Amino acid sequence: MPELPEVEVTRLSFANHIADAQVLSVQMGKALRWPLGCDPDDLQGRRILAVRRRGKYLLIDLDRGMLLLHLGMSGSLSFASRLPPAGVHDHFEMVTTRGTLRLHDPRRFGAVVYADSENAPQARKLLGKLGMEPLSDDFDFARFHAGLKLRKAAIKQVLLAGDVVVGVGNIYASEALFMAGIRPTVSAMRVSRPRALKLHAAIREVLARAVAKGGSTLRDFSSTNGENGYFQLEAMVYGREGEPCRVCGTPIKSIRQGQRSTFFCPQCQKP
DNA sequence: AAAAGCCCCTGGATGC
DNA sequence: TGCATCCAGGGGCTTT
Repeated sequence: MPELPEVEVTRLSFANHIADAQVLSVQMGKALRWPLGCDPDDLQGRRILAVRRRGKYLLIDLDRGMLLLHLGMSGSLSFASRLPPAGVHDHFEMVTTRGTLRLHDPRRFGAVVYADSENAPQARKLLGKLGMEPLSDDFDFARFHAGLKLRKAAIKQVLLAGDVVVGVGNIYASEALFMAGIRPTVSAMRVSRPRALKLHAAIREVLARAVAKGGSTLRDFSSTNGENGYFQLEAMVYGREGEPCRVCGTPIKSIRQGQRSTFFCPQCQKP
């Protein structure tokens, strides 16, 4: 379920609690997307320094090496001093001196991968081509616009690809394009400067608002799994095929782009 | 180099 | 009730 805001809310929910903890044990089955890449027992005794985020990856820094964790399509994390017994869809568990971190992921598109450092091949393969972080100062408009200029593909696809800007998933891509008044099928290189400017702002706004909403519901971190943030935001277009546009009343359209659905208002979003 | 498809999975909703 | 079909927040990999 996680796009950038959900991943960030998840991170905020346990990063401070797990920092400085020492790893007591790690267990991982073979069900996730890739093998861990090291002997789980080798992680025993290492100290957790921090939890960062890059795109939709969580980076758990250890005093030696790091873990890259992805929630895939259906992953969620829990962290608590005591957790209920593990179920069939719990595929990764790390017991620490400050609590246990557990990954629950029915569809198993998620991953936990060990890397010696951010420059190690395992990390570079996953992080190397990622674009700008939309919520950081790194998200420079000139670079964003220049990135779009190089791409002939549909703007929605370019946003989703994550090599210009990261973290914009299927829901927020449709929402941001609505906010900016841009038809999702328009070639990225044909998005004018003024419209690119609007889109740049819209991406920041829609993601930041979602983080704020999700974050504000945060209380008991042990129960947080990132789902809280989603539908608190009323979608303007996502999942609203046939329903009236909240701005102009025109029925929302749904199309397929690269085997994913896209929603837009044919009136408010001009080609 | 970039774009388009394929595929990895399970579970819930829908339809007959 | 039972069973088939379709769809779902991602993204790496292979093929054009």
